[in-house]
Amino acid sequence: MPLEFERPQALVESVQEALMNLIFSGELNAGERLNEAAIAQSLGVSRSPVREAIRSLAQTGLIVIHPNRGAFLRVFSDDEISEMYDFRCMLAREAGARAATRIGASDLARLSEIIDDIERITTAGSVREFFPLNIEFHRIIVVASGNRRLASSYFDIAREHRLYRQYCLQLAGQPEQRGLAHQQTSNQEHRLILAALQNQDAQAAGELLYQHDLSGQQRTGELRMAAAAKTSVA
Amino acid sequence: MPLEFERPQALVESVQEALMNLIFSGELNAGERLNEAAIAQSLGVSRSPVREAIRSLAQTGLIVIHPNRGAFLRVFSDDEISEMYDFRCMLAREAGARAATRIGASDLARLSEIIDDIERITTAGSVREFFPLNIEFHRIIVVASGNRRLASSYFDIAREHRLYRQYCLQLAGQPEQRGLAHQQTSNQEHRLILAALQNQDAQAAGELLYQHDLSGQQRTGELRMAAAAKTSVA
DNA sequence: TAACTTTAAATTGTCGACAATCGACTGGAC
DNA sequence: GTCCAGTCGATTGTCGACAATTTAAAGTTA
Repeated sequence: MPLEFERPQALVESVQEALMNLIFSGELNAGERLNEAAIAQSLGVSRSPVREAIRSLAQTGLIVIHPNRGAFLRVFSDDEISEMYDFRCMLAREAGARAATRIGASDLARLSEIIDDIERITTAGSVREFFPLNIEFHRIIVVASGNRRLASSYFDIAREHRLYRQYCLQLAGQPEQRGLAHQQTSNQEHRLILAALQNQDAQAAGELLYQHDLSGQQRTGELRMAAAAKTSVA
Repeated sequence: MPLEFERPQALVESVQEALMNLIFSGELNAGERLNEAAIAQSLGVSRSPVREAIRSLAQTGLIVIHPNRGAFLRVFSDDEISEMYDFRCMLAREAGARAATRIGASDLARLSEIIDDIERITTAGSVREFFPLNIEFHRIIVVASGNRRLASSYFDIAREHRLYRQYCLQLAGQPEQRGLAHQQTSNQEHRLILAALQNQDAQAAGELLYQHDLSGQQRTGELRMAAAAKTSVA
C-alpha cells in the first residue's frame, strides 16, 4: 500500500528553494556571505535546516564553503567559465544528437510553439520573457535525449552559468538592454535546430546546438568585457 | 572506529571521508539505511555533522534520502546504469580527444609506466592491484583534458559506477574473479590509447577511450547477469 | 601615521534534548 | 487465518544553547 509516496514536505527542501530564490533574485552580491542566523530568522526556522541546505547547495557549485568562515556566493574565474562553456557545448551537442532520433511529436510541436512565442515577444520588444522560454526550449531537447544523467549535468551547469550571468550583470550595472537583436538571431538558430530534429538528423542537430551554446558564450563574454570595462573605470 | 585526532579541517569533512570509507569498504549492504545515531556514536561525534555529511553525499548520488525515513545506500535500476555508462563513455571520448593535443611528456611517461606495471602484476596473476592502477591511468588522461568541469563529472560518475560494481559483487556473492584475461585485453587497449595520445590523434584517442569504457560496461553487465542468476536461484 | 597587540563582537561549529514521524508489533473482530 | 486499529519503540527532524573561531575594532608603541 505505501507504494513510494514521497512527501516533499521536508523543511530542508523548502529552505533550499528559498535560498535558490534568494540567490537568483539578485539580492545577494557576487561573493557575498550567506549569514546563517539571518537566513534562519527571515525564514522562521532554526539554523540546522539552513546549514543542511547550504551544505547541499555547495555541492552543486552555486556556493562555496570556507571552513569557520561561512558560505559564500561563488565567484568565477575566467578559466572556469571557459571550461564550463566548453563542457556545456559538448553536452548540448551530445544531447541534441540523441534527441534527434528519439524526440516525440508532442515535444516537436511544443518547440515550434516556443519559437513562435519568442518571435512574438521579440517583435513586441519584450526582453524579460525571453529567458524562461529559451530555458524551456533547451530543457525539452535535453530531456528528449533520453539520458537523465546527461540532462542532469546540463541543468547543473546551466544553473551555474545563470549565476555567472547575473554576476556579470551586477558588475556591469544591470544594463540588460540591447538584447532584441540577439534574441532574433538566437531564435533563428532555434528554427534550424528544430528542423534538424524533425529530420532526425543527429549530426546536424548536435552541431547546431553546439554552435548555439557557443554563441551564448560569446554573448556572455561581451557582457563580461563590458562589466570589466565599467569596473576598471570606476 | 573513532576519529583519531582533530584535524584543522572541518569535522564534517572528516565524517564525509569516514562515510565514504564505510560505503566502499563493503560493510554496508546495497540499499541499506545509514543510521545517524549509530554512525555518530562510532565516530565519537554528534549527529549534526553526520547529518550534514549525509546531505552532502546525497547530492553526489551515492546516497538517497527519503524524508522522515532516513538515508539509504543507492540502488541502481538497469535503465540508470545504461544511461550512466552512455554518459561516461561520452565523457571519456571528449576527455581523450582534448587530452591528445594537450597532454605533456611526463604524463605520457607515467601512462607508459602504469601499463608496464599492469602487465607485470597481470603476468604475476594478481588481481587486487589492478584497480588502483587502472583508475590512475584514466585519471591522468581525464585531468590532461584540461577541463576541470569535465574531469569532475567523470570522477563523479566513475565513483557511482564503483558503488554499482560493489553492489553487483555483493549480489553475486563476492567472487571478484574478474579474470586475468580481462586485465590483459584491457591493458592492450591501454597501449592503443597511449599510442593515439602520443601521436596527438584526438579522433583516435577519443574513440578508443569510448570503446574502452564501453567494454567496461559489458564486463559489468556480465557481472550483473551472474548476480541476477545467483539471486533468482537462491 | 603606520604597524602591531589586545580586546570585543559577530559568526560558525558542535552538542544534547525534545518533538514529529515512521515501522513493527500487539491484540482483537470477523 | 486475515485484516484492521491502536500502541510502542526506534529513528529522523528541529531547536536552542554553548564552545571555538574568525573578523572587526580599539588600544598601544615607535
